[in-house]
Amino acid sequence: MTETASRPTLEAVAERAGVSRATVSRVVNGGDGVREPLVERVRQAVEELGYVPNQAARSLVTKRHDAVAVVIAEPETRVFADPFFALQLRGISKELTAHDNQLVLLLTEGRDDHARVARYLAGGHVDGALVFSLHLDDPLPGLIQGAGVPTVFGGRPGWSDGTRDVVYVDSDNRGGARDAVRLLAGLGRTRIAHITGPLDQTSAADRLDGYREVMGDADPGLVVESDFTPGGGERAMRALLERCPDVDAVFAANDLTAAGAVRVLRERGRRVPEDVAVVGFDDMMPVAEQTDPPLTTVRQDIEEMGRIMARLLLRRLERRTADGAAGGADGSDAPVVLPTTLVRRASA
Amino acid sequence: MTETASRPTLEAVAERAGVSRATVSRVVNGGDGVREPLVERVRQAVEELGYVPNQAARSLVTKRHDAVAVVIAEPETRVFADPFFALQLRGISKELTAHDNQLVLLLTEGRDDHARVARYLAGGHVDGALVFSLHLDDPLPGLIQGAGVPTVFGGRPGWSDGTRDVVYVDSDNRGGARDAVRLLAGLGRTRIAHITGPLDQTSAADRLDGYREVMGDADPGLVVESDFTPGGGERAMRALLERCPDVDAVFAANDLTAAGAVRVLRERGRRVPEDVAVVGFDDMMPVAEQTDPPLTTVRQDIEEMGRIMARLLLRRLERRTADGAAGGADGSDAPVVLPTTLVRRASA
DNA sequence: GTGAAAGCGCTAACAG
DNA sequence: CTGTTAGCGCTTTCAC
Repeated sequence: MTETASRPTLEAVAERAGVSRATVSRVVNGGDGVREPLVERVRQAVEELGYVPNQAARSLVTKRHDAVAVVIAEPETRVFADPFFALQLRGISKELTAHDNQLVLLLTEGRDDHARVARYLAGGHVDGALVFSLHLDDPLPGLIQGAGVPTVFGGRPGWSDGTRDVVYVDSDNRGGARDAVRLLAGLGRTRIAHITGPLDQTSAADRLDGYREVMGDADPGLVVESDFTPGGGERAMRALLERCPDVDAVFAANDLTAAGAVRVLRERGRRVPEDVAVVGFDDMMPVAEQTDPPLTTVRQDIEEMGRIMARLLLRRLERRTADGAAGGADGSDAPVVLPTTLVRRASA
Repeated sequence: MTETASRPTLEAVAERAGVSRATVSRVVNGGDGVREPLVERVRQAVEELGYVPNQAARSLVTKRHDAVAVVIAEPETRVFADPFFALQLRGISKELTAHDNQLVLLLTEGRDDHARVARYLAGGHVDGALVFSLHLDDPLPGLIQGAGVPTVFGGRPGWSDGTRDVVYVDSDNRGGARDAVRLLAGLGRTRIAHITGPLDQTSAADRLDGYREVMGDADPGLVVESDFTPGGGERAMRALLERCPDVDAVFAANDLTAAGAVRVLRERGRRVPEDVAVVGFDDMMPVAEQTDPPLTTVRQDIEEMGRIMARLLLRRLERRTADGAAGGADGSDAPVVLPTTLVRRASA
């Protein structure tokens, strides 16, 4: 049973429908300018033969792929431990498939992979790229920009030189942090500490900036650097308690960290929020609601971020096609910063 | 600045190297049967021009894509909340890129997407598929098998009819469960409860089976159905405590659930493991080590599962290519069940 | 060993 | 409106 019977081609459909290849092509691609009866005949032939266009052949002539790469750099994969990227991927996937684009996932593990990714992107396999790389020293973004592929970044890239006009989508980390700290201050707290994330990531750095904006020249001992993990949150909280036993509020850089901090606080007999109020960041569903007490936190809509990233890229690609391949980052491309919202629960 | 300067083609390289397109092609594809000096000349030209082969053109003739789809069905995406898929994806990605294959991620959100995915797979965009669908009633696997694309499943598919010869990679859920329960029994526990996962997933069902194998005709009241979440674990534990206050051990279907159970236990003043011993499943790093006390659990190597899935598929594709497109699931394709290992920590 | 030539399946002018 | 005609960039016989 040599069932391989290679897929039917345009030619086959044309023959069966008694028309030319060109007509079939037109129908398959929307059917504009083809008279109804013919359209119908072709549709039927397509149906009967189970015709599916060969993407490779199509790409070869159109130079489009209807595919977008999502690049997640190694240091981030770790972060898979929280649902952050999964949610973002979902948002991206939804938007992409809504526009008939495929998602090609590129995970990198260190330097060697950088070259591979750059080559792949430069190789014109995909129409554009969505890149997550939020570390100050990451060479990947540079390589990718070099590859000349339209790109949108997830999160503000951490380049020292702010001159390049990159398009990115980010949450208003700074503003969210300000809101959190202001809430705490408004509650009458005066010794407000901050447990940061890894400061080589812009999100963490921006949250720290927000904290500082509100706190002014407060005791620097109130700031402890941590790493976005629950374990890190615990360690940081212990250090904090040691250093500033009079701390009466904590703004943690994310919910995971906040959860760790709360655990230590209760272990040490401090009541939350009576003795120490705690605010987190993210509003990750399983975490923020599961802690005891449930976390007051700064919500960012991760899935929406993903969706917007995809939308931005797709729009750019569209424009590029229309413009006759000019389409660099013209005026209408600008970073998008999504607002955050404070979600009040029981911890502050 | 019309910087578009379309990528250099084989032709361009050939001209620059002073050879024919065919020769360049040979060199680019391994360079067998081309004399050293020429190889060198071509390599140089490639380098200078920054030539990267056009995959679409290549696929058009070879009918290979060096791309594999990973399909994750809706009900699973939820599970993104634990790092399970992320790890699996990593394993897959590593293996795939090691063999120069791309990973095309297909996330589905309900029925409509099924058709889309089936069409995509049938459309011959990828050489094979890796599919995660572990629910009893999921129609997707059937559709995919219908599409005629070589496929390897992640986890034992939950079909009632076991007749189809599917290839899948799974952990030894049943064996792991047996080990867990035997450990508990060996500790002298007699009232060993089981908090299950969602029983429409084969992993959960298999773990329950393992539990029952060891427990024989124990009190059925000791089994509580749950959902793999911490919150579910808490609810289940409360119900259990109500129903069987004399429970002295719990085997939870995963670590998240175990963590929830432990929390409730301590809340109710039962010491772990003295009063109630607890064993989890998965050995998810952030969870199992963070709980207090750290969880004794059944480890499965998720990343390795992913890697093996990819390896299996790749091997099959290779064989298929060699065989001249025959390569159905011949004898050498069989499900792979990976062993689990008991990790002893403090909770039992 | 190396080159010439034929196409893979499709789209995009261009005629008619 | 519809058909005809060129290729897109690459691999692959088949001669040389």
